[in-house]
Amino acid sequence: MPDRRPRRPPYSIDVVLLTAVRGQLAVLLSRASDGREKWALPWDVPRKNETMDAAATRICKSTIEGDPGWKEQIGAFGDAKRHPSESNISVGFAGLIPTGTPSPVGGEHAWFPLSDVPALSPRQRLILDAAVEMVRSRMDQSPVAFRLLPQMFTLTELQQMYELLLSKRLHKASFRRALQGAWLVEPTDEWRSEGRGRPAQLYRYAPRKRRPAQRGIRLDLLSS
Amino acid sequence: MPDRRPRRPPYSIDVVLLTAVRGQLAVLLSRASDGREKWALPWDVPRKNETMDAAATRICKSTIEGDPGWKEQIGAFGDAKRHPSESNISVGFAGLIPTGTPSPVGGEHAWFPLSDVPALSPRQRLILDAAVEMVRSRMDQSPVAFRLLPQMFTLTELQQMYELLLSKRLHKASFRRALQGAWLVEPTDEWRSEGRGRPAQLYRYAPRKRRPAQRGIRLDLLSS
DNA sequence: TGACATTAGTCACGATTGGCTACTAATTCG
DNA sequence: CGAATTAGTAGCCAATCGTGACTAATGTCA
Repeated sequence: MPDRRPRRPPYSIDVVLLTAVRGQLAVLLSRASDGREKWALPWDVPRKNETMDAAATRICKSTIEGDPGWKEQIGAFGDAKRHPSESNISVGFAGLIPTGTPSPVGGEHAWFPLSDVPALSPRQRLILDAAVEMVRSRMDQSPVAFRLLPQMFTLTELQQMYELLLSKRLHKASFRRALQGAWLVEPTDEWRSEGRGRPAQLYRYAPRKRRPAQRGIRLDLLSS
Repeated sequence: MPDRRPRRPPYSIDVVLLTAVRGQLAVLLSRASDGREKWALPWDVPRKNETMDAAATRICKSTIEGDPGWKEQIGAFGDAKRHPSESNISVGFAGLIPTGTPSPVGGEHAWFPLSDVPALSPRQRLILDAAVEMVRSRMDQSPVAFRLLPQMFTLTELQQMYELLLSKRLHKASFRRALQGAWLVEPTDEWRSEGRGRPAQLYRYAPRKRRPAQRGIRLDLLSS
């Protein structure tokens, strides 16, 4: 974790790493070395001449093996004052980690289901909420669900991921028909037998060119 | 415009105000007091204890009459180094100004159509592009089109605003049917006669409660 | 004053989409 | 072998959506 510099740093980079654990979204927290809170989002101050993206990547790497398959800036947060660093503002990043990625070793980092996150500093709490909100709302424009799955997955797993993100049950046949029409996945020649029942074919995310959807606008999903 | 402080400021707030002018999106630029570029996005350094939102609002007010009907943070930008301030990072905001709002007086501020924006500092150019991209991509989740129109508008004007944002022609009957189903507007008892042709009824944006769309997912608008 | 141009607004047909039930397929368990 | 279980598909029917053609109300101009 970062060394506390004598001068107040200009800003911090805070990273929200998300994955799916047992049918819930979970966030990676690091044990805080000091301060009232015992756990915190991984964060650091950018180094000299380091871009924000690079700093976010570095922070990811320090907590978990391998890069997140997807990473995006959430925004700058400065209105809730308290933060582990004493910086005025923090720039939040969200990253997605595929299920099945080896868990962080040692007790320094751990996954917490979103329903059971310990108290964070007010600003980090805002960042976490914004990250989850962003991931959920960007689902149909970014391949978010695919980035929460390993490279190969069954269609049932994919559907369950969508159901998790949407908090809504989907119908199997409809889901697969839509998937077919969208040319997003391609079958591999591998199958997985998961205990009882017929084995499932494994697919990989392989979006193909397609004519850019003719359909009109959906005016029905304006939130308020 | 901001006073140049002796110490390098921690960050700047840069505002992208957009409106529609003659069938094009246009951005408000301020004449730069110094530096190579002649025009720049309105920006300033936040004051002591001023939230980012408040600073953005203050900057808006300094350039144009009345608040933007909609304002949202775009993110933090720090990777393109050059910026009018010497700050490490800039936090971008996008705001929408209804058509028909009185133009800024004097030569200090002016609207530039997006197709004809003068050279900006690299970082401000990124902020502008991100703002436009954000407005265009958030259209179906935020009432963006309505915030670019005055409080009362005809359905043809609304459709043209959608066409402008989508860069795509829409069919009148389909558009109105979708609008009907979404319970987004309500008719007023005023009409407007625009030269020749039948007068059009004026509507106002008045979203109503509705059951949260049962439909499944659109897997067909993943961008790539 | 009446024909015409112009813009607003609606209707209804046909094609497509999407939800759903019911089916078949392939495996494990006993 | 048969029951249970999970994967995957077929096809019906209702809802949605693109579209062209229609009616309505105004201004223009001979």
